Amino acid sequence: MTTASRTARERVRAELIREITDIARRHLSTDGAAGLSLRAVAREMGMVSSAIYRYFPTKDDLLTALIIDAYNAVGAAVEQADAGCARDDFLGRWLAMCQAIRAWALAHPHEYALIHGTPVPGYQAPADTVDPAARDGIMFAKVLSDAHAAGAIQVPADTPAPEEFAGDAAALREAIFVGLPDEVILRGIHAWTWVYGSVSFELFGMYNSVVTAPAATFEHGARSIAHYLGLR
Amino acid sequence: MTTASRTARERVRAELIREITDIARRHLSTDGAAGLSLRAVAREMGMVSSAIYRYFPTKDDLLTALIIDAYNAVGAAVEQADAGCARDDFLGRWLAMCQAIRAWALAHPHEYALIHGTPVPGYQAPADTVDPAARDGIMFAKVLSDAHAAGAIQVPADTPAPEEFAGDAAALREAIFVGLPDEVILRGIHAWTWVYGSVSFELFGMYNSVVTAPAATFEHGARSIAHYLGLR
DNA sequence: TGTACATCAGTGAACGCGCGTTCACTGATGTAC
DNA sequence: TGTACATCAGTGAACGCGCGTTCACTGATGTAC
Repeated sequence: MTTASRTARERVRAELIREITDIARRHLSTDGAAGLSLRAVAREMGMVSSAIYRYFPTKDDLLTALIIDAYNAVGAAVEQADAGCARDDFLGRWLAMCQAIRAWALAHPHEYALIHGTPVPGYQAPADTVDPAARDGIMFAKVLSDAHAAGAIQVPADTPAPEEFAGDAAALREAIFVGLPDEVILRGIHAWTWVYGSVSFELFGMYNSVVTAPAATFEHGARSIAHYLGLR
Repeated sequence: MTTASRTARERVRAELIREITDIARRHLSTDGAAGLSLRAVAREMGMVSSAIYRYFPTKDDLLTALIIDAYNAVGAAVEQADAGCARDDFLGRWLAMCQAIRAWALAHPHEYALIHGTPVPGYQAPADTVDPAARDGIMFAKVLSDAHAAGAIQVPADTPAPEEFAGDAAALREAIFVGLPDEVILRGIHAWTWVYGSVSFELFGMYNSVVTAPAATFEHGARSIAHYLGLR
């Protein structure tokens, strides 16, 4: 009984938290992160503004919740895309991940902006955003590691990795880019950078009156960058 | 006399406009674009808030002025970097342009965010931002065109350009990517995307606790991407 | 060179708005014996 | 099973703040004859 009733209350509470973040997410899309307002969210909840403070002690905490959700959503999308491919189809896994990121971003442009756009001035991301933020990258590194272990990466030799990168490379090899040579780790970072750069260009309007076929352009990029990575 | 006195007044006016935009630019760096406030600028000018309206009829007009200035600053930096290289050193010109963009962005992070970060919600860029926004890209396309004309580009054949891109390619070839095959134009766009993606990653904190040697990483990227472009 | 007039820059008060956050409070819901 | 108490959710008023923009105005600066 004790446990049951406590969970009853907590269930309502969790439901309300979900409702608040959902509304906040919607507001994000019309007013951007800087225009997110606790009062506006409360109004839409049919609550008085001070009631929100039962659930989020401060505006930044609500923002943090949205950020974590967004990171987890991309992370989950990437993991799911990867899981849908044959384990030894490394190119396929890479392409699927790229498409998943772009698709998620197009479907949730303002959440995407929240995590890949201009940082909100004055906002300091707390420690619990770190793990969710790393999910997609970890998955990507795994594909490269798997491919290399299977001998499916032909390490490019045209541009040697600089010495200054050796420390970062060692740390990354320890953590996620298991067994990969510096040169591939570096290219992995550049490839990763390209993916998000490309999605940001498309979403933030840099393609306007330049690229009218963004899907085909993106896919060509993902394929040619796979080649750049040495993925065969 | 008529002309002289008119220019005297206009000179003061131009000076004040410059002062206002300078202050606004500084405020940008502490509060971001969304936090830019006409009243705060006026306060720092030692003016009453309504006086600003003599110079900028609306807040968005001030924002537009800042955006145009920022585009022109990157454009000028890129042009200057290019001009400092031997005409037939195509790789050198490409690298110099990349470095110029990164250097400018690091020196002016908030102006960079203004033109390459999340679009300000509700702000519609007017027509006179278009030309300044294109300056850097035009210069980049020129390097590729020059290189191709000189036979210094070995067109990569591993990833054929998709049919859907043919229209965009034709328009771009007409305008700025003179004489280049579809495949090189596409790669040009991807390379360009990588440059800004990389700078944004570094500036917006994506490299935190991943890359500690951003300069070397960036240069390696620029070099290896030049190879990806077929630039020799 | 001097005077009448027009233009422009800047003032000060006001309108109407929304914001984050605090605080003392009322009821309802759960807990312990 | 019933009662006294503690916890929690939500209220309503308030504090103190800043914002963009308008408007009637005062002086100063330029213009035309």
